[in-house]
Amino acid sequence: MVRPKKRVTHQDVARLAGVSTAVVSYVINNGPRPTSPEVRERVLRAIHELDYHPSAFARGLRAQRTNTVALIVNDYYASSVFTAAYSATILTGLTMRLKEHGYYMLVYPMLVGEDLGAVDALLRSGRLDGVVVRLVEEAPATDALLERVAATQLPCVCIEQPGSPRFGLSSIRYDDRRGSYEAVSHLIAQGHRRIAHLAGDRRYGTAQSRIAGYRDALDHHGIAFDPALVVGDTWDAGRALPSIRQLLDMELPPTAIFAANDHLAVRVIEETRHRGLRVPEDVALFGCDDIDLARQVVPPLSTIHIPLADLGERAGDLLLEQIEGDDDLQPQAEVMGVTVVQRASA
Amino acid sequence: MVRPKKRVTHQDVARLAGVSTAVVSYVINNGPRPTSPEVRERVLRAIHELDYHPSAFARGLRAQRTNTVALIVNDYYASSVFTAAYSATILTGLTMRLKEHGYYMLVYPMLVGEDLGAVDALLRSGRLDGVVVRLVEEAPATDALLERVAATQLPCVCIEQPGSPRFGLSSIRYDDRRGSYEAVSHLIAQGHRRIAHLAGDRRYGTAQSRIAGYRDALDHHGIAFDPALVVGDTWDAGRALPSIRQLLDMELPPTAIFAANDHLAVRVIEETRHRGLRVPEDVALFGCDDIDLARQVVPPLSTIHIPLADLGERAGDLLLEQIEGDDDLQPQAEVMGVTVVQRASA
DNA sequence: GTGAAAGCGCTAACAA
DNA sequence: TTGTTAGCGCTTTCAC
Repeated sequence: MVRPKKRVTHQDVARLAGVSTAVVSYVINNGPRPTSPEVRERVLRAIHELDYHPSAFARGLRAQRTNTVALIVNDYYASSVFTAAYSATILTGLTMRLKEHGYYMLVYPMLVGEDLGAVDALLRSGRLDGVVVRLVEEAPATDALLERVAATQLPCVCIEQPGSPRFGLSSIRYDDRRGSYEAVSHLIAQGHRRIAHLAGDRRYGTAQSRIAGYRDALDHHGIAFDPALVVGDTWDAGRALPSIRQLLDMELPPTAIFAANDHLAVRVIEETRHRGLRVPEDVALFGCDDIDLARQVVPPLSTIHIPLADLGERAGDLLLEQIEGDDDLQPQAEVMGVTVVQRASA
Repeated sequence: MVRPKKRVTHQDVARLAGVSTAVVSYVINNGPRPTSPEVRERVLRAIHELDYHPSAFARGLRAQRTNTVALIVNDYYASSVFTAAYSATILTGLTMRLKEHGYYMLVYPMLVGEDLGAVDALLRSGRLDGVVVRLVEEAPATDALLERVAATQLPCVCIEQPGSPRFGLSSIRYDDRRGSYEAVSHLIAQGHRRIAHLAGDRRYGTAQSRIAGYRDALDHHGIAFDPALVVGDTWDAGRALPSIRQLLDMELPPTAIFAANDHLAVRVIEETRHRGLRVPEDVALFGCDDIDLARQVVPPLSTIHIPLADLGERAGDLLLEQIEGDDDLQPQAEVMGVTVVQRASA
């Protein structure tokens, strides 16, 4: 590559302004030492005139600050790393918050089981001020990755799953289990006793929490758990049909279904329609996530609202606190509440 | 922040291996000069033993290579920067491809109308080897941004919209207009004459292309264009209901609707259901984008398949060619084909 | 309030 | 084939 343009440097600015390079630095960084307003003005003018932009790398090398944060997105499928409403919304919240504070976001997709050498190289390359790790699973499956992160001593926030406490990392997640508990309790309050759960991919901590919340609700209301009523093992509505059929074909079909996400719930609506069943009269339906579509289908879907964008922003805040704040900050483990949204499907 | 661990450097490796720092560099970079296998082995062992990881910034500062590429995502709404299936899928394809080649992805959301100072600082900070710009609009609205990009001389690929030719930047997009033309032609072939278009947000080049393709098809088949049949100005199905009603409430309603994206089309299905209309008997329906949901709704949606992930990957390839390839590379302007997918809704 | 200069960790030109 | 060293552009300590 030809990159003919010569870089404008500190030196050039200093020369034009008739000051030393130190002063240029003081002006740019507002410190660490004061400058006279008059000199300051001269420097600023020179910067403007030369259209000077500091080199991030020279700066980072010297000052050990990079203004860059990585989001490491662990997932089982490359295709869902960013596309799940999930990751995308969190990414948006996080990126926007960090941008406000002058940080750049580097995204790093990481498939489960992938060799850790590459991510290690990133973590240890000195190009990051901090890192947000999205975990798909609970400990101990994610320990190997977190071990690497912890070893770097970089500020870190885990999202979705807390990660093993032994690493002492901050985390932020939402209360999935509680949300599921409430959704199912809601169905029970409506008189349902035979309630099925259409589960997500059970390798994900999220799927497990939703199953756990479902069971909590049954237990709490004295309803016997029937393993036959928990079916499915995918987040992908395109592959859920066999499980849905399994449920609707039962001799004694469930009167209500709690689906692990809204896409699955919508798929159920489509299949009931196919069969001439009515929602909620023949089958009541609860989704989870509160995606846009939930509001738009007929009947509008009762679901659980998860504050994903807030979660991203809050993760950003926690990380910034660590990066810019006190040394002796204790790791936080925040849990955000979720809200049951009742619409017409249950 | 305390970051107590002292960094392991080149020097340490050289010392332990009993060689000079130059040799360490040659080994790491496989050049530019040869090393004896024996020395090489010693160095590698020292690197491993010390768990040495080069500093990206020192390296970048010296070698003027950063292994980082930015994706600048221009959009009107913060909320849709990454969440639209669109951006997310392209992002995935692009990121994966670049990762394969050892490049990191920095994402930079940029709202339309936002001050260009910040993005300029990024572009000129020397932390990027190249940049992919996602344009929501055609020239000249995007010229100000592209002007900045072009001024940096950085390798660049524009996606979705070509950008003004005067900047000589490569671009890659898909043939939106052609796809729309074919979808509408398809409806015409089925005998429809009164065909409506539910348009997306017309500030986006994509919405404009889809309208243009719609008109092309009418023109080509000698059907008079009726402005009353083009309604809507949003991608957001949650806000499209008034436009949909406007169409269905017409005295002489359209017999077919071509929606600017699948979400809108699904919204139409839901509204027809509400009114007891049948799809496709009472209203035929064509979507656009071929999202997962299109296959799952009842009836399955006829739509236009857009190779978004491929587009992301191809953008990555084009960029890599520029970064690593010849100096006198001519700017490319690629257009990817799209495919009409006929299902049951039309 | 300001200048001179050391040095962050690396690559590659120059010497051998 | 290898060692020595200049210097990438910046921040900050030391000296004034």
